[in-house]
This record gives sequence, C-alpha cells and structure tokens, in this order.
Amino acid sequence: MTDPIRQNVSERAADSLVTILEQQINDGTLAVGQPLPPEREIMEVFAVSRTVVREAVQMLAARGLVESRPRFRPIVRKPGYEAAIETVGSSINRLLAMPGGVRSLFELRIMMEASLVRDAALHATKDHLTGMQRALADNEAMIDDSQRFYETDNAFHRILYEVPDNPALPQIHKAYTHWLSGHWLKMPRDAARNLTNYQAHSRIFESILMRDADAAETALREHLDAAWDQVRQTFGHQP
Amino acid sequence: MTDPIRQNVSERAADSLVTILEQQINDGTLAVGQPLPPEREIMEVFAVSRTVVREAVQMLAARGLVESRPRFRPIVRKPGYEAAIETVGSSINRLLAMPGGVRSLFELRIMMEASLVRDAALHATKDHLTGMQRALADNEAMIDDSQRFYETDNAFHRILYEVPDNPALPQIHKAYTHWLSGHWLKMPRDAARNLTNYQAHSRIFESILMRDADAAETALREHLDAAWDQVRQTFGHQP
DNA sequence: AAAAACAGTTTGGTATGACAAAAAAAGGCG
DNA sequence: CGCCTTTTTTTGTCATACCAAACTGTTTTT
Repeated sequence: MTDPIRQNVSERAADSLVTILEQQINDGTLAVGQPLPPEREIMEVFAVSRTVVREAVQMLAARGLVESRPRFRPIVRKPGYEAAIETVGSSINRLLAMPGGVRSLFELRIMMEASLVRDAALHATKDHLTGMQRALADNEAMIDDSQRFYETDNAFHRILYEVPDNPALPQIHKAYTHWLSGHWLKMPRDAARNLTNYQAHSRIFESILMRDADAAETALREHLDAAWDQVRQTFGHQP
Repeated sequence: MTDPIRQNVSERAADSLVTILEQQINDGTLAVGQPLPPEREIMEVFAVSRTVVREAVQMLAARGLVESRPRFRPIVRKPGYEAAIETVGSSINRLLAMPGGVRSLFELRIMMEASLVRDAALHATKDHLTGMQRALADNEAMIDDSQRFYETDNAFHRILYEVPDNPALPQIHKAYTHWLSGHWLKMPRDAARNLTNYQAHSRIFESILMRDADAAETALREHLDAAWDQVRQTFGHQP
C-alpha cells in the first residue's frame, strides 16, 4: 500500500552535484542567461569525473533549470512558473496521446475557466474590464482572418487568467493553448464559426459586466462545449 | 537484428535511443513492471556505448517512464496520469520554495475545488453521496485523533475529485495533498480545530445534498480560507 | 525442509583517457 | 572596424577499467 521506509540508499554523486548546482543557480552564483562553466571546469572544481558532470547537467536540463541544445553550452534559465510548466511537456504529450487524453485536458480547462469567469464576474477591476473590451473588439475585427482570430481568441481568454493575482495562472493558460493548439490549428475555421465564437465571448463579457456569475459561467460552458463539439466533429472520434 | 541507431545530425544519440525505448515501452516490448535489460545488453543491441545508454535511461527516468533507484535496475512504469504528475515534482518543489509559492498553489486548489463542489452539487450520483456520507462519518469519528483525522479529511475531499469522470482529477488531488502535506503536517492540530473542519465538511455535504451549488461553493471557500489562515498563523509570514 | 550464511557472478556507479566534429576564440587581412 | 581563416576549446561519443552493491545458486545451520 503506502510505501514503507524507503531511505537514503547511497545518493548518486550526480545527485549531489545537481543539488549544489541548483543552489548556485538559485543564489545567483550561476547567473541567469549565462552559460554553465565548461564540463572540465566543473569537473575539477568539484573533483568528480566528467561522467558525473554530464549526468548532473542532463538532470538540470530535464528539470528545466538550464536549457541545453546539442553541442552548445547549457544556459541557465530563470526558475519560475514558466520553466516549471515547460518541463511537464513530455508528460503532457504522452497524456494527450492516451485514449481520451485531449478530452480530459479540455475538461480540466473548462472546469478551471468556469471558476475563472465566476471570479471575474465578482472581482474584475476596471483595468481587466477595459482589457477584455479591447480584446473583444480585436476579436470582432478579425472574424474574417481565422489565424489572427485565433490569436485574439486566446488573448480574450488570457485576461480571465489574469484576474486572480496568481502568477501561475497565466502560465497555465499559455500551457493550455500550447498543448491544445496542435488540435486546434488543424480544424477548419471559417468566418461563420468565428462569428459564433465572437458572440459567445461577447455574451461572457456582458455577463461579467453585469456581475452575474451564474450567467457568465453558463455562457462560458456553452462556449467551450461548442468548441469541443467542433473538435470532435473535426476528428470524428473522441481523441 | 540490431537496429543501428539512425542519427540525424544535430540529434544526440541518446535522444534517438530514448525514442526507440519509449516506443518499446508503449508497444509492450518492454513490459510494465519489469526491469530494463542490463546496460551492457542494451549497449550491444543498439551498438552504442554505455555512456549513451546511461544518458538515455536517465532521460526515461526524468520523464517518468521508468523508476530508477541507485544501484537497481530501472523498472518500467505504466505510463499514465500518475507518472506524469509525479515527474512534475521537482518543478513544483521549486515553485513552493519561491515567495508566495505555497499561497499560489493553495489558491489554485481553492479555485479548482470551488468548481468541483459546484459540479458535485449538480451531478453527484447516489454512490458519490453515500461515499461522502461515509467519509464524513469517519471524519467525525476521528476528531480526537489528528493524524487519522487528516487522512479522513483527504478522503472527503478526494471524493469531490471523483465526481467528474476525469481520470486526471484524482491524480491532481493526490498531488495537491502530497505537495502541501509538508506544511500541513507541521501544523498544530487539536480536537477543536478538527471539529471546526468537520463542521465545515458537514456544511459542504449538506449543501451538495440540497443541490445548492452556491451554498456549496460558499461553504467550501470558507472552509479552505480558514484552513489557509491556519497555515498562515502557524508560519507567521506568507510562505 | 526451511532459513540463514556463504561464495561467485552480474550489474550499476564512477573514473580515466582518447578522438572527431562542432563551436568559440584568436589572429590576420582588407 | 568588419570579414575571413586558423587555432584552441569544448561537447558528444567511445572504450576500458575498477569497485561495491545487488543478484544467484550452493552450502551450512537450525
């Protein structure tokens, strides 16, 4: 059942090195944006073999603390929500490939945004409202340009993620759009469909203006459910 | 018949090997629960050096496809939501260490559960309701045993994550409790506080029974806000 | 016979040295 | 000063070696 006592089986040398480097990145000894020292330098500084250094660097890369391209020196990244969410990438892609994976992720998005519109209806500031108004206007202006419409569509939803002052939320939005864009961009988008979506956005915005959380949630659910239907019709099965 | 590793320029050999092994895991050539072949065997099968094999295995471990303990053979894991979420671990820990990190994560939890209780109020089946009732009874019975109370507390919340039929949600709940338990368990818990929490659960349950989504959300928010206050009072600052 | 102790074999973790190819740095030239 | 060529680093990969921990089969003990 619950794992008994699993404890310090001799830590690998690479793990120790990772811990040290991680700390040096956090306290700024290794500056963000700068490349890591050469492997041979790290090697002699910490008195370990290059094998260990390479494994440690690779771990840092896997955790998103450094960005490493083949043959280039790994570059220290700013630790933050962005890097954190990006490292989830490979896992998410695997989830999306599983049966019902896209559906599950989309449902999570609906659930989260349902909460967000309610929050927006109750707590959106004047700045948020004008931002949404602007995004809505851009949205309307781009009805005939499906590519740009998609961008303004995202812009509108993004504002919902900015209303609660939680630094993780905008990154989550970015993640959603990133992982779902693959399916999204393959869909046929015409002006009529764009118009429908614009009108849905419009209804959501008006409900938020009226501070009517129930109406806002209803409008959003209808909007996203319709969007899901579009996806499903495009792909025939339940991806 | 050894597939020689095709090496697109600019792609590391280890990456190619990872791709192959990943596929072998997916199609069952490498059975779930079984250990990977010895490094030296992989090495000769794919005609690469052990260095490359080790880097590939490490990558698989970082992606949660295999579970590797030092000095033991890596074991193939079932790819799924559980493994996926677990791989986020190191990133989340970094987020929690950031200023306001715990607060951000807790707010996400509140937001998500707010949506969940609304959903439960509208769509909970008889099974879910009886499950909640049972969890609630256990909860009441354990008011004097803070450790067990904590467990029944989790059990109650977990049911909320089971109402929508989304396989990712229970895993998310597990992740929340796992990452927040560090702070949670350090808090002083007495019978009075447990009683308060039990009563809050009780109110939530009753609201769900009455199919009153608004009341359920309100009760849940009060409950979790109070819980957050407990955390903040314990730690003095905003962790 | 089951359990414990033992010895020999495998296997992962680490170190060292080497080399080709790509990148970075240095130098030379216009 | 900027562009091109040459030299020096540096990474990616390989081969080899050693040790200690884990594994396996066998023997001894209970």
